[in-house]
Amino acid sequence: MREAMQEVAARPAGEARRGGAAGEHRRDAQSTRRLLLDAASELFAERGYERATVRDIAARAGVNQALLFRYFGSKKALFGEVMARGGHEQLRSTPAERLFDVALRGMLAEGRGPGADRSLEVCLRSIGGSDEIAEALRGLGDEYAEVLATLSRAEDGALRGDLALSWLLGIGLMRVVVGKEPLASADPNTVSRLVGEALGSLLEGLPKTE
Amino acid sequence: MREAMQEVAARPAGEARRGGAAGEHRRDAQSTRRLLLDAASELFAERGYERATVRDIAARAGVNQALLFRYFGSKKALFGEVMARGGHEQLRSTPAERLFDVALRGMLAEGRGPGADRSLEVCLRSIGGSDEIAEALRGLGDEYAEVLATLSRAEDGALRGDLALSWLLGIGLMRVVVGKEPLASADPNTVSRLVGEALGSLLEGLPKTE
DNA sequence: TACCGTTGTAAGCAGGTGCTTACACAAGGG
DNA sequence: CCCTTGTGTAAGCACCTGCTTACAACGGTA
Repeated sequence: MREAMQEVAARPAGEARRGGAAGEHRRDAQSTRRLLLDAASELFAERGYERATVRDIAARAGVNQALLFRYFGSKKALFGEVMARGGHEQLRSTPAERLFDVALRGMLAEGRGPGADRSLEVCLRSIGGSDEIAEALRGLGDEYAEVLATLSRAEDGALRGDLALSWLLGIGLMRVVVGKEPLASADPNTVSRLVGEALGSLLEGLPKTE
Repeated sequence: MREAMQEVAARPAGEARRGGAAGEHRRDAQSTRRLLLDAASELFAERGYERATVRDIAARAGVNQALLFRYFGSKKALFGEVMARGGHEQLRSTPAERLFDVALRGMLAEGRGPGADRSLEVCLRSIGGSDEIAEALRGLGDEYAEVLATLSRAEDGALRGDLALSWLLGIGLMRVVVGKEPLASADPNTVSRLVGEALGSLLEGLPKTE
């Protein structure tokens, strides 16, 4: 009763794995590793950690699921690599005072390219999972909050950073995961403006009018 | 490898189900129903919908798990009854302009009695679950957001209400579920004050200094 | 006492999960 | 050629899940 169970099952030999354009290799560990990593990244973002099964990940990669365990050892380790891979570029390449708006708009945009950073989305959809997952997610949260904390000169800057991050994730939660209207269909510019104005009193380091 | 698997298994006959003080009944459908409802309420709040198994719920109630299905039909129906039971009193008994602060403090308080309203916590921990669950949770969210929307006279009041609710849930997410520091240990009064000040520009109907 | 509906129990079913194992190819070197 | 090594595959294992079923024990009634 799942949406796409096994449609890749009966295939003669590795002839067309995914897209089929540039790849077309037949026995290449590096490439299959990346295929698995990409598929896992997508599925974790779409369904969260628990609901993305290793069978689905392997099927989307067009690869036997046993290879997933050969190359990554366990589902948790694969999750770790996914989170470590694309997670932190946005964090490093964005100046602190723009981070909130960039992250917010990243979550508000729907049609995103295959390389987009969906780490926050993965976090939101995986919250209910095991405690180890929650711990892994706390790591990413710490990095974001640390940067946001620098935007306040108050002595409780860290707490203010946490609160800003909480809002960011809460908005993503309601919009992307829950699909609450009218937030889910709201214009990103409007949301960004409303939130930015309200956050002004919390983080005085934010730009005035975004 | 779970925390408490079966410790109630080998018991002669229903002699001491839970607490043992007032109950002490032996064959009472109404009472076992409530035992199951209470246990489910606790476990859903602690672990979310998916991770709270019917076996664990029945074990905590000190009841055979088959009775769960006799009295409720399915796990989802039990979840529905739990959400419907204690969910909306807070919503109805609290004036709109105080709702945000009351709900926020309810989530910030840790030592809460057995009758406390943990509906929002249940929501947060169950987000990753099936789509039906997400839909059920959207219902509760709608009710909260609807009330919060009345606090703004702007034409996009509904969106502002959604944003306020998003912050509320985001804070609960980071504090209760993720355990992000320093937010997790922060003084509720401090949190309430910071958030209240920032929200002033979003919902002008909020009390000035809380 | 004999009966019978209600309540409680143990065992099991079908299906899904992460993960493992035994084996079929391909390619390269001796 | 055979043998080894790396890659891909199918089948299965052990366990957990929600849920069902066949049966035992209780308690009131006739």
